[in-house]
Amino acid sequence: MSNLKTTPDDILACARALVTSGGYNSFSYADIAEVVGIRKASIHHHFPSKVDLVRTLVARYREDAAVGLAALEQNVQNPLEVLRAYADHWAMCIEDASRPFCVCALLASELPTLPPEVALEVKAFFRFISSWLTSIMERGSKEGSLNLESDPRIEAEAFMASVHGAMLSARAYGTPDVFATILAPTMARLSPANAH
Amino acid sequence: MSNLKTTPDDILACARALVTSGGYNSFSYADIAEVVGIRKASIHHHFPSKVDLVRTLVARYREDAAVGLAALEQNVQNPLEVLRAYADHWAMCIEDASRPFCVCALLASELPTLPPEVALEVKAFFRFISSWLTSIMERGSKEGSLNLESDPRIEAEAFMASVHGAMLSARAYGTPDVFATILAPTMARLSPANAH
DNA sequence: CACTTTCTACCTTCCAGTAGGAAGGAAATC
DNA sequence: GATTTCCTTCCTACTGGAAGGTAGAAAGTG
Repeated sequence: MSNLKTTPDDILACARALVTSGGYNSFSYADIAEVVGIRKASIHHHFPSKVDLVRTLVARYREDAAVGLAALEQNVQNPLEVLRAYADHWAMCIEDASRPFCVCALLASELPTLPPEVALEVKAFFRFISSWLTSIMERGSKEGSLNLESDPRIEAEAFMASVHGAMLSARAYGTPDVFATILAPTMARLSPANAH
Repeated sequence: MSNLKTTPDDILACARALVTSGGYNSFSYADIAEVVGIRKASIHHHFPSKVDLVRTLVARYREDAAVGLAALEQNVQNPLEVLRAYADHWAMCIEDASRPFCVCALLASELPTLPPEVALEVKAFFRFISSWLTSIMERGSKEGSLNLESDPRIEAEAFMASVHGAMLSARAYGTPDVFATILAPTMARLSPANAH
């Protein structure tokens, strides 16, 4: 097994943790250097500027998400269960506190002050998740495995907003389980058992 | 009419605009000084430290919200209409781009890296809005003017999460109207006309 | 006069980023 | 097999600027 983490990977992982905890402006190259065990200048060798670093980070975050969501759709057929797995994924991340927040949800709040290159990547992530959720909603609607009350596209946006808002609340209250509590009514409503 | 804004008020207003656009770490005293037309050191006279400034800002933000929400409840009796007015308030703020984001929703995303004093105020704001929304939900549930599918407390949390998430999406897409679009299904579901 | 407000000037610390050299490995050349 | 060359990585040392904050004097106000 190839456990060999390269230095750029270590830097990106560390940067992701720092971004998720406080956003773009809350960390410095010095912070990363201390955690990774390397000098500041060495980070500049791998990522010439902070913009390069975070742009790469967000782009890779989106790629990883694409792979993960594709795998999820392979393993789980029922659209309702796919959405549940998606929500559960975040619930577990929040409880683990290892990846307690969606990188892009956090960066989106800072969008007006973000460097343009990073802002573009963040916006692309939103469009990606939105279109993926829309496709799930459409499939569920056709199959009858999802109980939609609105257009699939709107349901997808509303679902994403609930997930992001629930992340915020979980962070504000400091109690991870409110995430699942907030999502529960949404999941219940989407279940065809509750169709009216 | 007393249009006379005091200097501390100007500073707070400017700080609020800067916080809503990029969070705690995205602005400096120098930024405020430039906008208000004052020197950096003069700001320190009114707010000795940045923590003092933002703590005061959030505390006053909550007081203003308390006054505004109390007035809203005076003017509008129907709980459903209260919620609609609450959502419309944010929709207008987002379209005006003057106050395009809830200060505390934004600061909540930075909570782990926020100075403790500020973090406390932000958490207090969440509890305040949550309990206010809960009281509205309870009243609407008793009166039959709101169609709740879950516990009023949970409905309140879910509603707040939707609002916050919709703010994020509106910012990410750069199209303010998606806020109203996302909230529409939630509002429709709460209407007693849609009871099942 | 006392008090508040604002100013200039300065401090320390941190920031992103740069210059240039040392260490190491991998070929390619002798 | 030893030496030279090249490239990657990481280092020390530094720069210019911006950060939050301070000291103390000047200007305004009751």
